[in-house]
Amino acid sequence: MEFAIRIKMNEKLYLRDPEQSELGRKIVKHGLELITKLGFEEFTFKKLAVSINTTEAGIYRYFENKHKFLIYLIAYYWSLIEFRIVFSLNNIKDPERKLKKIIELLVFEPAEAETYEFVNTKLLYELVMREGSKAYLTRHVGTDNKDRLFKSYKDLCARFSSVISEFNPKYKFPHSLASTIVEMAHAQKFFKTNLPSLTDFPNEKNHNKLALFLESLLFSSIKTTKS
Amino acid sequence: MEFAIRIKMNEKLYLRDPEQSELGRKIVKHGLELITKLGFEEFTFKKLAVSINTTEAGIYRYFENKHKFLIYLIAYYWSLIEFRIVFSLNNIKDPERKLKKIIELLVFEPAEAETYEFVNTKLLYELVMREGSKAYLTRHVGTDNKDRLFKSYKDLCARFSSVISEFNPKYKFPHSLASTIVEMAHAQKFFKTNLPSLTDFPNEKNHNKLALFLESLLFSSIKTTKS
DNA sequence: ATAAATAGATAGTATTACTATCATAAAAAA
DNA sequence: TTTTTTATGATAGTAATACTATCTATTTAT
Repeated sequence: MEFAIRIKMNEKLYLRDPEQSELGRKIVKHGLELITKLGFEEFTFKKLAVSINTTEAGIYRYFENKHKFLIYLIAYYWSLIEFRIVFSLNNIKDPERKLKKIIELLVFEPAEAETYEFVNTKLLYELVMREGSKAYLTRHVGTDNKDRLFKSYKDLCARFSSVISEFNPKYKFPHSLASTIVEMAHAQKFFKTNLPSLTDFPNEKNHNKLALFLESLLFSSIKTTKS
Repeated sequence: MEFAIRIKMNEKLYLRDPEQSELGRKIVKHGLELITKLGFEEFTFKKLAVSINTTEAGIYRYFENKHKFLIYLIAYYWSLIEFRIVFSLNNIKDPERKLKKIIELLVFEPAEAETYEFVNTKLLYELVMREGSKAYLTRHVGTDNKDRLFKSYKDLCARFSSVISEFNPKYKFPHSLASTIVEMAHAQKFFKTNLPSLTDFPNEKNHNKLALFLESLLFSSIKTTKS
């Protein structure tokens, strides 16, 4: 059996749907590669155009500017993660197991080769870790938010939050706790490699310790207020 | 009695010490105002130069580029907060009270008029909330970190972390917990105004709820593992 | 076969992120 | 006091960025 889910992106994220054409898919695929290679600040549409043998104007037909392009990629990532969560939680009844599964999926770093549709999920993960918060840390968060550009991120947090409330309906801060865990899944990973003194994770390859930390953060919060 | 503490900044943060001259202080004061007004991306040295009637070249004599300038301002903020923490904890013995005090100081938003030396602390707070993580989310974190540009931030987290360990020596993740709380003090505040569905704080003026959330996060973690 | 949509090629512009040079004024050293 | 240093101002220049516009060739749908 083989199947592919298609992630439906908000139309305000692009000018022309990049999934519908060869050029569009090339822009997304190589754009992701180039951003993760250069970093968002150094990334330009010109450099991307050169790397895929098209013109700057060609890319501008798909994306308004590089910031929208970043939001597009990040929204794609969160949709993917949310889908995985929905899929994985499907047969689980116990909210505790659900929550552990969510953390596992958040912390899980895809293998090198893993490619979903036309994007490399490992690179997407890197991107979200290094550039994720730049999507909303702008002066135009308000309008971007009205345009529902952050919907996939907010949906994910809402879903997480509802499982928290399922576990413990009395807990007062399910949304903040969810967004805290989601943010920290990436921030602590970034710290681990770049500012290690901010973490307690010695330089090991896997993320077991990070997952343990997030679990302890989550469960001690929602268990203490339970009774 | 009147006194002023002087925050000693890392020399790699600037080319010429801005505190030592009228122009330097003007750059810092008005630069802070302009960044918070325009946002970091829209802020340029040219615009700052015009606003204080000097030239671009004049500003480049003090700061290598606008990113270093951002780091300078943010480092200044964290030093200030650390100083306040040291000062406030001075006579407190009980680690629980110490930790509550730290959270209070992290969450506390300065009043409009409050100005420390030549910088407006309210604007600094805004800056750290909106642009804080851009200081380290770059390709050159590594070298910047080697140059000790993030020392004040790391010192603050280390101090926080040591109080956590004082409260509960058995707790496994004091550093990660400290950096989580510090990050979230600002991120949740940002979410509250800009992406409110990610939080549980209805639009009220003060930050009591945020402080409560952070306290619950902190204490439930370190109390559950205590015995 | 014709019309419409897509992509390529080229050009142009205001702004950004700098670097360099020279003159002058003020402060510090001789 | 004179000299020297240092800080600032004024001006110029450059490569790159972030776009917009236009025109042509090529596919694709009708």
